[in-house]
Amino acid sequence: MSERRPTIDTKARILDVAQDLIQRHGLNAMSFQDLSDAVGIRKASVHHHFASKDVMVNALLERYVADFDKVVQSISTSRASGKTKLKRFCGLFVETLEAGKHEKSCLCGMLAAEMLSLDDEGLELVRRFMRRSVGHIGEMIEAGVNDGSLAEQNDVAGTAEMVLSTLEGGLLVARCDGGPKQLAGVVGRLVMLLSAG
Amino acid sequence: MSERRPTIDTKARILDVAQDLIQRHGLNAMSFQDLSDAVGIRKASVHHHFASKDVMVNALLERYVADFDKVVQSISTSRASGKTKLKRFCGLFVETLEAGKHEKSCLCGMLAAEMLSLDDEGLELVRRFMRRSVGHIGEMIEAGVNDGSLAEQNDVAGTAEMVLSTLEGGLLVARCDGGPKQLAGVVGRLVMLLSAG
DNA sequence: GTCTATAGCGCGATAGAC
DNA sequence: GTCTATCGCGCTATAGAC
Repeated sequence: MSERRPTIDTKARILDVAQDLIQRHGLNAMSFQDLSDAVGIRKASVHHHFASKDVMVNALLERYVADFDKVVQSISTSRASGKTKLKRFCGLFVETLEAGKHEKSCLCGMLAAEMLSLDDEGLELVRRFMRRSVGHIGEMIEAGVNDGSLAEQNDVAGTAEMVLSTLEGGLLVARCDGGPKQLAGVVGRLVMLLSAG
Repeated sequence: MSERRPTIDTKARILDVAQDLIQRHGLNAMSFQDLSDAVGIRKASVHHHFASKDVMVNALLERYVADFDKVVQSISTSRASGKTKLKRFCGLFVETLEAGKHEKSCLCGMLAAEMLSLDDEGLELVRRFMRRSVGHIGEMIEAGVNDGSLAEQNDVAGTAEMVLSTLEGGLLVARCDGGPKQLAGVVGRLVMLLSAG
């Protein structure tokens, strides 16, 4: 493996901590003081990297949407069936709930709930995540229809919106009560309903 | 109708405003100052009715869960088919998104996102809402299976969890991007997938 | 039950030294 | 790039008069 630098990029470390805190506590329950405590620098140093909270969360959203896109691309371009791709996509949501990941929510799901606390740019980025996710899901469903693993759909985009809704809501509900096993069950049932045969 | 009192119960008016603010902005974006401004009394007077924010939100949750139960009972005890009951239940979620209702979210959906900001009692009340909702949905699905309007389900409780997830997530996603028409479409598709035939 | 006044704290943000 | 120090504000909550 590559040599490890003694200190990795501070900006990235701040975003890492911010993402974790927002996914668990929400944007309005997270402060620059929390960031500075977790990263190990002073509050003013956080402000050196991100002039304001809006700037910080928008940078985080840019990174998150780009990262998510990359992961989804690796699923989309695999040789698996459409149904398997859809299952893997859903698995990304189930994973965040697992114990080792601190029972986190979806970053954009959390920020969608707190959307009135975002500026215009942040809101647009959350909307972009939603639209891209619906697009990705729609492509996987079409692949599944074509390879025979999923049932015919008269409105693929509408079905994709339903799948994203179930994933975001499943995360929200199961994190509060039910846990990862419940979410896995919900996802399994959803995929079953969309399956061929 | 009954005579109107010049000033209705202040406690109830505070809860009305709190519910509206939390459904739109979230718990952590709402302050006692916001409440006092909207109700037209001073901040200290709000504290006279509710000693702390936790006490206030828990009282709100008690009222909300009870109100929701009443509305659901009126749906459950009607002579409609199970499918129609389920549609009406889903309609409660679609309604909150409509323009006249200020594009609100579900109170317990919002508080589920911010669950780490609740005390033990508040968290338990949100969980109670989720469990009761799953219970209500399950009863409607069973009614629908028995009267032939909905398809047979091998795990009614699991399906009910999926329906609640889709409703909560549909509200979250559509409020952020898509609007009430998208949510209505998602709900229609969900009911269609569960229908007989 | 509502008010004025204030305590005590944490927040986002800035200035300026090193 | 990190630090100390501070500003100005809003927050939850309380004390005590009317």
